[in-house]
Amino acid sequence: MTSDALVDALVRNTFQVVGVLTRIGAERDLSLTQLRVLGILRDRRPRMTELAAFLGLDKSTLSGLIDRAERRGLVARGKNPQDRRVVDVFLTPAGLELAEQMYGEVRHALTPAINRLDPQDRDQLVQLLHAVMHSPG
Amino acid sequence: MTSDALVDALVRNTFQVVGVLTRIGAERDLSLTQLRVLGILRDRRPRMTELAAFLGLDKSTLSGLIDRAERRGLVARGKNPQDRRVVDVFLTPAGLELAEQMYGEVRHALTPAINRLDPQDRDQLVQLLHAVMHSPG
DNA sequence: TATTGTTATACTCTATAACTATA
DNA sequence: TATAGTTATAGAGTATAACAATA
Repeated sequence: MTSDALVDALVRNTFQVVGVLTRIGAERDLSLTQLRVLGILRDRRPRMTELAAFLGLDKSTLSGLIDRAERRGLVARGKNPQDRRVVDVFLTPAGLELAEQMYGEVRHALTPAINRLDPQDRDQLVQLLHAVMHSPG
Repeated sequence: MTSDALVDALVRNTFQVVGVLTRIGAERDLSLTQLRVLGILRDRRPRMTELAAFLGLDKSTLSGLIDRAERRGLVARGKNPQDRRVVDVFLTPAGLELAEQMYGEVRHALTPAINRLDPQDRDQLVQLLHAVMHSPG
């Protein structure tokens, strides 16, 4: 069945990219989760609960993650003036710089793979991934 | 640039599929790594070092992973007659059944996404993923 | 009362270093 | 000596339950 081959390809592709992301994170002592946190915060300033939900993690897990990232000066906690229970999270300048740098390395690491496709195929792949990945299971 | 859009799509796709795999594993108290171990052992009987290298993990990490999976009756260690230092790893019948079951759930979970593509596009996507993912950075 | 976030606890995942057994 | 694997240790990631502060 074609759909089985596609599932296999998606899963294999996933572990391949996870490998690249993990390696690039590890070079800076960052886990895949921390790498993802930095990536998300590049253009957002969510509250703790929002970020936990987005990552699919418990809020207590996020407290620990943000504690450690804050201790390293990569993120900061801010008060929310509308609701004093809420804690907003955002990148420090150092965190933003690190995030941009690492995502540059991700692009660099994936470039050889991407260059195996001609421009038409790249566009096609982007379109197909968008089609497949919008609101999945 | 097109390649940036493709990198973004690949990374987003990766976290999406990781989310599906993590959820399906968690329903059986299996981490993403354990899920992957079971997936790999479906059709292989590697030695500890080979499996560690394939996963990109230290051999000591693998000892712990296999300890816990063995304690749950999912995998077993076997002696290697050629070299008595070597430990081979393989699935138990229970482990094989669980692995097949979970990978069935993965296919099921990804089916709605896949069904958003017509058969031609599915084939196309499989081909493009294969082209991109062979021996990446 | 309900929600937001933290803390305490326990377990898994992970790497490094030191070790045992075999080659 | 070198290689295969385990163990000891330490730290990060994770969820559950109990908690404090605010709504």
